[in-house]
Amino acid sequence: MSQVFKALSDPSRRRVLQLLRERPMTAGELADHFDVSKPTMSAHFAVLREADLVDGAKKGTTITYHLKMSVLEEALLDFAETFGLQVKPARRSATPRRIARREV
Amino acid sequence: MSQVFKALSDPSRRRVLQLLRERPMTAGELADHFDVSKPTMSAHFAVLREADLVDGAKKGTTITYHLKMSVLEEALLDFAETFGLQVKPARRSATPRRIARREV
DNA sequence: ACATAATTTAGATGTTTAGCTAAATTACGA
DNA sequence: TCGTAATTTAGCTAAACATCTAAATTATGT
Repeated sequence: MSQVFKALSDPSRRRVLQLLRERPMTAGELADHFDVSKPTMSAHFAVLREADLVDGAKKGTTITYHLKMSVLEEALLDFAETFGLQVKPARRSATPRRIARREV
Repeated sequence: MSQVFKALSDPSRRRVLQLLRERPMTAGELADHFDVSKPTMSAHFAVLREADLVDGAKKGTTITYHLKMSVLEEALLDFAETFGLQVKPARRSATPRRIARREV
């Protein structure tokens, strides 16, 4: 849990998670959204991986990261619970553009 | 928001918040729950103060800290919102002394 | 005014972090 | 096999962090 919060304590890393919310993206695609060097982004990815908030699928020369939403939810939930707060899925409006054609 | 998550990334600090959930406590009382030195705890309090998660009322020679629950809630809420999650007050089971009167 | 209690500040040390550039790794395609 | 692309590892620096002991601060009670 500490690692999740540590991961979330950096704005770039929160933004990465945000971006991954829309769709999985490669390390390079993600890095393009930021002003820092790729090695720096790579380190951020490592922190997110250690917190188990993302996982990366290597395919050829690229690595596609995807958000482990359930892990994020669970961490928030576990923490919030100890404060008498409830966390749960809410409105669906944050991925509205296209109907997801998900793999079956 | 980064400061809130940073504050939450340390187990001792989370525990402090937890303790303050039950009732306000003085720095000394809080420190007695931990194995580290008082100056160390004082530094933890400072981090929590900077995140605006607690505030300390000086009375005579003691400082009584209390949890700013609404700030914690708000931070969690703002963050969760960007992930399509909802945070809200839940069951009252952690402060069970009185029966909750659920407002409609 | 003094001793005591509660807390923080100062100053030191070792560890972690975020950032950089340069180099290594790995896979692909010609 | 060679060159290129994508990503990470290595090695560095500077700043931040967690921790300690010792000292300073502030208020209280006698």
